Amino acid sequence: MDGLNNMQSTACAHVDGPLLILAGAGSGKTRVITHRIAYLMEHEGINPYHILAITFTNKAANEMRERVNRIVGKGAEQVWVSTFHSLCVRILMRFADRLGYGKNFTIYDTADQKNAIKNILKELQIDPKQYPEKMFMAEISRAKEQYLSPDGFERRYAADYVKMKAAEVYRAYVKRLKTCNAFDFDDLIYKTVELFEHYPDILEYYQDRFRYIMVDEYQDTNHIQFLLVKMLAKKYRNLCVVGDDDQSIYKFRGANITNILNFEKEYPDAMVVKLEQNYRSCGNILEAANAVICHNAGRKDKKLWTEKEKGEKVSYTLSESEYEEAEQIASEIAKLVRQEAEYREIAVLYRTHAQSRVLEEKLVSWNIPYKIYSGTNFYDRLEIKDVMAYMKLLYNPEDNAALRRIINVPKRGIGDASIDKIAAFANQQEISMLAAMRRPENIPGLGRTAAKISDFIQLLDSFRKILKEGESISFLYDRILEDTGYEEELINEHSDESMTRLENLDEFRNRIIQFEEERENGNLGEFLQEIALVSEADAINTEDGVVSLMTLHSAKGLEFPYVFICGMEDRIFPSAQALNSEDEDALEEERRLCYVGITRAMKKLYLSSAKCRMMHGSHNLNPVSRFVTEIPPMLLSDAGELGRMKKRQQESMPFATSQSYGLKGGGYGQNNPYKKHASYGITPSTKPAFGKEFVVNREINPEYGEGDRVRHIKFGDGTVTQLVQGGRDYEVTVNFDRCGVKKMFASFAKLKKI
DNA sequence: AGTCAGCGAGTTTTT
DNA sequence: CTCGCTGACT
Repeated sequence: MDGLNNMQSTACAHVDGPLLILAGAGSGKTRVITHRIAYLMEHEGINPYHILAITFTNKAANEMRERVNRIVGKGAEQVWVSTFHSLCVRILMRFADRLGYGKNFTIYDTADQKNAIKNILKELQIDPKQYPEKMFMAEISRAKEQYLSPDGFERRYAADYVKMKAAEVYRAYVKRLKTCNAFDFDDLIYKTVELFEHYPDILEYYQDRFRYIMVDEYQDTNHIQFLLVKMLAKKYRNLCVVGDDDQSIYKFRGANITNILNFEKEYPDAMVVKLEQNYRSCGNILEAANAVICHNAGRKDKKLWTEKEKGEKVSYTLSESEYEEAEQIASEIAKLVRQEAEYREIAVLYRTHAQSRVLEEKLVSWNIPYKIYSGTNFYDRLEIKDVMAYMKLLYNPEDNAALRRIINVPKRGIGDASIDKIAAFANQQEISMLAAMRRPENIPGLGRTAAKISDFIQLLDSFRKILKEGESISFLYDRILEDTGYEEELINEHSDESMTRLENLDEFRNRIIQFEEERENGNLGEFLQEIALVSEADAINTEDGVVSLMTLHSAKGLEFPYVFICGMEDRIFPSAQALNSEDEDALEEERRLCYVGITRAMKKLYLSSAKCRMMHGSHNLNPVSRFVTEIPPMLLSDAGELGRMKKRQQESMPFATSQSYGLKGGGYGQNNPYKKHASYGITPSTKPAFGKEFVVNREINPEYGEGDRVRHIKFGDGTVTQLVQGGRDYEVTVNFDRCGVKKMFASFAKLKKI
């Protein structure tokens, strides 16, 4: 097969029976899947109609779709490429009635879920202080992931008081969603499995349809997804799963790594193909990745290799603070762009979003264009959700969450008290709130609000009329913005915030129009369902000519020539909770995350730590990440730094201390007041008085000047040719006897006058 | 209804 | 520190 290596071809050519492809990072996984689809069609004459490829994210699905289209040619559009959730939505849109739901169901996002739970807690008189909503949300989600109904849940945890409370809430929650004709994200899969279980004919229909099934990122599947796949594949057993146990980083949201580890137990006749040749990273980067990941126990045995050259060593930098770290990263980026790179080839990765702030600050001051991929979605914005709620309510009048959201937005004098009355009445009559509001005179105690409710109903009916007349979604959207007074309210506000909101609404309008253009006969339902299932992460693109900033998690599946991973400190990465956790695997999951991060880099990898970092308002001294020390020193570019680090690690103490901090080049670690709590779990919360010293230290001029002879730990001796004050630091240019001219920052270069 | 002080909490995230 | 939520007050 052209352009594929041996293992890749083997995987593609396996047609019948279960197949497990263990695809290491950068081993051409998507390539194999798409080529296999082509092979099935072209060599085996399999009807593309019978092929299903499942991914996790829309981004992955779109990418695969595109590549299938490109490689396969004729019939490609018939291959079903989809995420788990959109596959289930499509099935449910067809058969939801069998489960007693309307086909015009709504999809509840996490915020809707939370509100539903909140209301339930109120009704069941459960104190959210004692039992927070979050806890119930997690329990319910976990139950659904395990395919446990409220009954099943109750049976399993009968002895546990808190779980029984959860069961009670779970039961009420399920009932509530049903009356709202809504599915939450977990339901989409849960209910599909339920549908298949209760209606073998429907299952068989889909089994016959999907005779060849491929699942990408199989290590991220949870139990119910496993069940779904198992059911679908049961008849023909042509199941091909692709994944990498080393890249399983979503345990915290239910991913079950044993799905992939035990695939061969589930399917004893499975063929296993390992893809170990990496086409992405240079040798040194790959070796660093291997060195880190091999500290994990219980992995599938494999080791990535490459034919690429070793490339540069992995750069490691230890800074005094997160500011200095960010400064150093910014200056390095500036240097890279000056020399060889484009902004879009560069990514800065971190463990938590909170770390992005300082980076942002420094990038701004260096005038470096960047984009932060924050976790918040475009469609999560208040104003978007408001308008969407109108649309959702029109589509599904039983959607009480949508109704509650907009019943008084903009203000129309229907307050919380009235809403509670409506809800109580609707509950009691077992009708939707909207239905109850059609006869407000029947609802006790409403008084003058009844008239306002009627006005509101009239407004909604005018929208319904628009919809009935077959007007476009964008037309409806405009009417909603105008007739409700929503837009006017924002315009009159004249604040920065309201301007941003208006801009967002405009952007939303663009997206509606885009949908209309792409899907000529797309209706409101399809639009809403599509919106419910997309996220901003799908929009990560490296075309924009800017540096990308994102968490290590969001970087999965991406690659960049230049990758910076910052905050390489114990208690940051690996996170404090992973270090404290009883669960051994918590640390291993962090290590997998590190592996994912490292393997994003193609040409050059930069790791950095800060000795001291502000966390939750206090200074924290954290040891250098164990992951850094797991990388053999010979792969790292700053051997001197590493030597000191290793030594300190052996002494098992954090790096800097308040007293010795930076006063002289190498004197960290003496008189360490934290020595006695060097073990985990104790974070020094009393801050050492070192903010000042930091500033003082940074203002001290270098001991050398232009023309002086200096010695560098790695480059040897040289002559200072230039010394320029730049911002907080000096940029020093040295002509080294052995390796020529280097430009560096005085505080990092650690030059000694000789 | 709207604002503001005071309190508490504070990974990772898709769908 | 900083955000978000609650609750009290206007």
